[in-house]
This record gives sequence, C-alpha cells and structure tokens, in this order.
Amino acid sequence: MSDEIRRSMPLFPMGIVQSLTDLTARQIRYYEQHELIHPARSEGNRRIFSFNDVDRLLEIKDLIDQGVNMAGIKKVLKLEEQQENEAYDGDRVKEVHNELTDKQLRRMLQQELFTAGRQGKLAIRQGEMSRFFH
DNA sequence: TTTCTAACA
DNA sequence: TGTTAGAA
Repeated sequence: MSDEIRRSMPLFPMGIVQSLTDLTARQIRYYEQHELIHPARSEGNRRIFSFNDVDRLLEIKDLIDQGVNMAGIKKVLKLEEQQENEAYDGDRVKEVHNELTDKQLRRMLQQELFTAGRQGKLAIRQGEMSRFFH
C-alpha cells in the first residue's frame, strides 16, 4: 500500500489547486477550517496540497454544485473515513463491501434527488438529504 | 508575485 | 462566500 504515500505527498500550492478544482481560495481555506482537508504547510506557512486533498476537494465541489451544505458534506466524508478504517480491519471484508454499496446507493439517490427538481427547491432538497444521512 | 490571516460599506 | 488590507 505504498500508493497512499504518493497520494498523500504534498505537491501543489493554492494557485494550482484553485484552477484544478474551480474553487476559490476562500472556499478551499474554509473547507480546511472545517477539517474536510488537511494540506501540509511549507516553511513560509503556505498550504501544500496532496493528490488526496485535490481529489477530496473535487468530491466536495460536486456535492456543493448539487446543493449539499456543509453539514451534509461533513457526513458524507465522515462515512468515507469510516469505510477506510473498516477496510483495514481485515476482519470484516463483507461489511466493507456492504458499506461501499451503501455509499453508491447514497450517491445515486443524491443524483436523482438533485437532478430531479433542480430549480427553486434548494431548501427542500437540503431538508430531504437529512433522511438519507441518518 | 503569490499566499496567508482576519475582518466587514 | 466575496472581498480587501497588510504582512511574509
């Protein structure tokens, strides 16, 4: 699993990540404050993002575009982290698979929900989300 | 020049 | 979230 070390290797600065994710520096810093990402810091206190950070920001971007709020995004990422931990338990492979399937179902459900009434129902849609994030 | 933090006509 | 000031 020496592939994680590469994906977590600090590589790009704010500017690159901004163009890579189409997010503003403000947003990226905001998501860091909410612990959605943990970029490393350079000597001069500048953020240095890893491939994982960028990948994560892209996921966040998708959710934001779909109208999911911070609370919802935090729950989604929290679920993903749980899956990662369970995956290393090695003792519950079957459960991991179930979790992954569950994750995909949630995504599909989100797509349908947000694609369906994609106009003038942001509040309602965000409200509906809570039912699937229990 | 680029990025950082903090703060708000 | 945008934007800006002042510093590094």
